[in-house]
Amino acid sequence: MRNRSVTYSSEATFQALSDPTRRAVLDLLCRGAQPAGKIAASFPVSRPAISRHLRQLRKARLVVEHRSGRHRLYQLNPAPLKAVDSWLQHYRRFWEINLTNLKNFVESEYARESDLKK
Amino acid sequence: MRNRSVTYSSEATFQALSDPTRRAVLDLLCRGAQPAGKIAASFPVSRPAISRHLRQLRKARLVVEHRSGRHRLYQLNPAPLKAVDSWLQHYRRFWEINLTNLKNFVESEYARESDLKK
DNA sequence: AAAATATGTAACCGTATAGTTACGAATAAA
DNA sequence: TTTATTCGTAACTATACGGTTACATATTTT
Repeated sequence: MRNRSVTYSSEATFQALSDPTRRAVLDLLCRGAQPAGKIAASFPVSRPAISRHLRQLRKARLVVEHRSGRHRLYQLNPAPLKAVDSWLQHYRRFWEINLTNLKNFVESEYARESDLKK
Repeated sequence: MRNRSVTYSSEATFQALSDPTRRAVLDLLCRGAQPAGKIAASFPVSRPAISRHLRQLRKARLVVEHRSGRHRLYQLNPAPLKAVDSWLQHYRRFWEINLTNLKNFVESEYARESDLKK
């Protein structure tokens, strides 16, 4: 078998993750592969809506589809999340050092909700 | 000074991160705080467009604004990224184990570009 | 006080997105 | 071979989003 290497666009990944329903689908698939209908039944939106979310997750390769008869099992593919992880890696060094510096500011009166809503 | 604890909505964070320009702004601010105008000058879009991106980043608390005269310095606040990190943490255990399982499938003929574009 | 500078906001436009209902295609069951 | 079942797609609607230009506001400089 060809061992083709696959690259994942973090652009597509971030875009797919921007929707809370899609993130919830991924969270659900952590517990194991599920057919499309069962996934849809877990959410308050219609089945076609979930079907389209699954299509976007497929495009981002965050899930893979296994067809079996009239069922289509969706399985989590965590690989593209590595792109997000490596983007995040860039920021980890700031967490501890900047948290100390910004702690006073961010938690101060200057960071009130009222200032952020505008 | 009051030591108020601040919680970050991963919803707002993911939403803010969904745009490539906003992610690029954060990347830029890794090199240090910058005034709005200088940030805008780094991008091919108009200054008002960047101004609105900055507003969204402010809402998500991914940046903090320090006013100084007629300048407004924007500084990275990496704290909300911890919410993304902890969401990601949930998936890290799947990386190694599932990569082995899915490697053959994802890299096989079944994962052609043509199947994903539809 | 007037002019220049730095920046946010308003109004508008085009496109993307998420949702719905109706329908079509494929497979399994009767 | 009908009939169910499972699932995706088409068409449509409403809203969100990113971009632009024009304008308002605040502060510094002259």
